[in-house]
Amino acid sequence: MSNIRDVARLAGVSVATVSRALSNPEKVSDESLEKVHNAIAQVGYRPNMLARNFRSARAYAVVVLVPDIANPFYSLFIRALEDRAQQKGYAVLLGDTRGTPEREMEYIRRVETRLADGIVQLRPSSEKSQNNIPPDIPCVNACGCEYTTGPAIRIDNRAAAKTMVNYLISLGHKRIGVISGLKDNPHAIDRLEGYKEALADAGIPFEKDLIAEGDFTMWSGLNAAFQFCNMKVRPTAVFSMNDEMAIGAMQTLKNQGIRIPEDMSVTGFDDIAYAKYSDPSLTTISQPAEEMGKMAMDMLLKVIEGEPLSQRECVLPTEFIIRKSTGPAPGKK
Amino acid sequence: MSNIRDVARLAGVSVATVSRALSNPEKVSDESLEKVHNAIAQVGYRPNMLARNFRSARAYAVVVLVPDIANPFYSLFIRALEDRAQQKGYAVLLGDTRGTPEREMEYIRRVETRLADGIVQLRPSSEKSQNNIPPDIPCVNACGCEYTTGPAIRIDNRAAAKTMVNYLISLGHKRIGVISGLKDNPHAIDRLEGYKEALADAGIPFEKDLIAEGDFTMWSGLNAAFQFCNMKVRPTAVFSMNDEMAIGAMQTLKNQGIRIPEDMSVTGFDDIAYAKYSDPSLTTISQPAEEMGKMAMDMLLKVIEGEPLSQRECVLPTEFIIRKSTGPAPGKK
DNA sequence: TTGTATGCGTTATCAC
DNA sequence: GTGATAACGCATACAA
Repeated sequence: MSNIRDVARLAGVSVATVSRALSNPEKVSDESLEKVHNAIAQVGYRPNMLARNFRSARAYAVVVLVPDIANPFYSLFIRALEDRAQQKGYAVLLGDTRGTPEREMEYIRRVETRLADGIVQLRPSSEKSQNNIPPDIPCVNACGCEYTTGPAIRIDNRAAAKTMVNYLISLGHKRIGVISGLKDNPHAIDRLEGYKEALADAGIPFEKDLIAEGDFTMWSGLNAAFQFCNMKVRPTAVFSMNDEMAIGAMQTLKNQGIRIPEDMSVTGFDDIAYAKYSDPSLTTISQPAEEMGKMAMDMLLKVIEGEPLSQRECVLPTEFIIRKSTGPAPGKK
Repeated sequence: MSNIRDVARLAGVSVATVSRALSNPEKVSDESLEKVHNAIAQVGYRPNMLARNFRSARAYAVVVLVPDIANPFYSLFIRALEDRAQQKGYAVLLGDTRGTPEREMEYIRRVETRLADGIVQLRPSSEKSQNNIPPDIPCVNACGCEYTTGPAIRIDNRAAAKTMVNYLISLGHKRIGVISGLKDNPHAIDRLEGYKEALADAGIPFEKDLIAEGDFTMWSGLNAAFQFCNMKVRPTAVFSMNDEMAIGAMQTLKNQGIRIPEDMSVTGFDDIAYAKYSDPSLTTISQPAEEMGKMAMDMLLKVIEGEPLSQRECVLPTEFIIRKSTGPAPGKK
């Protein structure tokens, strides 16, 4: 494997000139430049980035901490993040934590040991469940929810949820079930707030029994729906806090002979690709996953480079998408 | 930021001892070990992996080249790959190529410049579309198809497809449509072979018109299904080469008033999570994505370490899963 | 078991 | 514009 010295020798210049020819070509005469390039081509030289990174004390890599890469919302986000990183000359180290703090620590350690320059955190964290990232390491929260302290990209979960529930109310629904995430999940907390606000605005009393707890998997949605089926007075609409659970729930409802949306309306959150192809297609809230990924990367790079941020937190707009899983409350028109 | 010298000084030993204490603790006396650990704790020392990797000429990282991380089959595979990599102390650099050779080259360059030690290639490549990975760089193909030259993890696409089509034939179907991938896609080629073999075994003539070309996206499946709807004599079953296209196709068929499986059976391939929750649930072939991910990582590490491979290629079994999207051909029982 | 000394490939500082 | 050379932090061959 040839190194910079081999190139220098062959080109008849010093190593300094070769180095400059590669990183600051404008500081080198055209003549030298050509000699260097010829030599490089001749020996098939490839700069050793390990050495370069070591020397410049930069990994040119960032870690993305994601609860589960197999979740389509996250994979979309990461695709955009990676795209931007590539543009900027950075690598993305995949940090699928599978929800365990131990694995999360492993990855945080990677930046402490200089293998990465910063972190994009996708795990939502509230006051309770702090993310254990030391304050001195560059980090951007892109979990999309409130209660973060550092730089963050997020959406207004409360407002989005409220919009959705308002819509259901406008369709005549008064008894609206919720399939929530785990109780202490920040997304779930924010979205539940929005639900409550919408009810309050309409003068509908809040009923604790209408909240079914899930964990954002299809399976949990499937399960939660049974709770509604078995109620003496069923809800006429179900607000699910993500699309997967909504899809799972619709499965249960249809199996129980409940027609969607004639007997019961169902809504989701995220607008994953399958939401459009579910049966019926899902009314949902679209999060700008790709936009979020790009912005998170840009933001993190600024933090790494020490540039000032124009704003600590960036709240991106969501889009309310009406499809066929929602309709007038039974008996209404 | 403290370095190994600071630790050595504080512990009252040499840097060599500190280095050994960290990487070969068995070569250091218990006494020194304790002194070193105390010193490390005291100054909050974190080894600079950039330096270590540089020195040992190893990145302890691998690149995974994936056509699209947002595809659920791939994300499942990668999750397993990453899990295994983490266990072995390796990082996974995400290489989402979006199908472009340019981006693929970018990533190959990353290992040429020592930022990664090897590549897991998920893009299928045939004789025509070679993967342009230089022969000297460690690489494992895990695209799951034939025609690879180097180390590979794959499934028997042809046999799996044949099993599926045999099943349809056993249900009385004689006119079986295919939603294929792009014509030159190796997966598509192999699976089409299996389809043809099954037909031949049953004495059913092959009809070119029954092949609709897609590109493995839901949208293309949706589109392809129209081709069948508009035929004078419609097929009674459709063999789709992946689940996404099958889900898209079912959407079209249902919209056209075609009942599944009463009027037409539909089958998929991959068994992604949504296959179980589609309407109706999808009969499909399950690929051992996670197993493949783990094995690919293990195999690549052997190549990197220069260990001999017990077998160049490893063919993993698939599972045939019958759900509700298939039934007897119309008129049969 | 431990310490000393050298070098990994590059960039950057300085003199020329 | 160019060249000589000193770092960067660590692992390791060799000597003790």
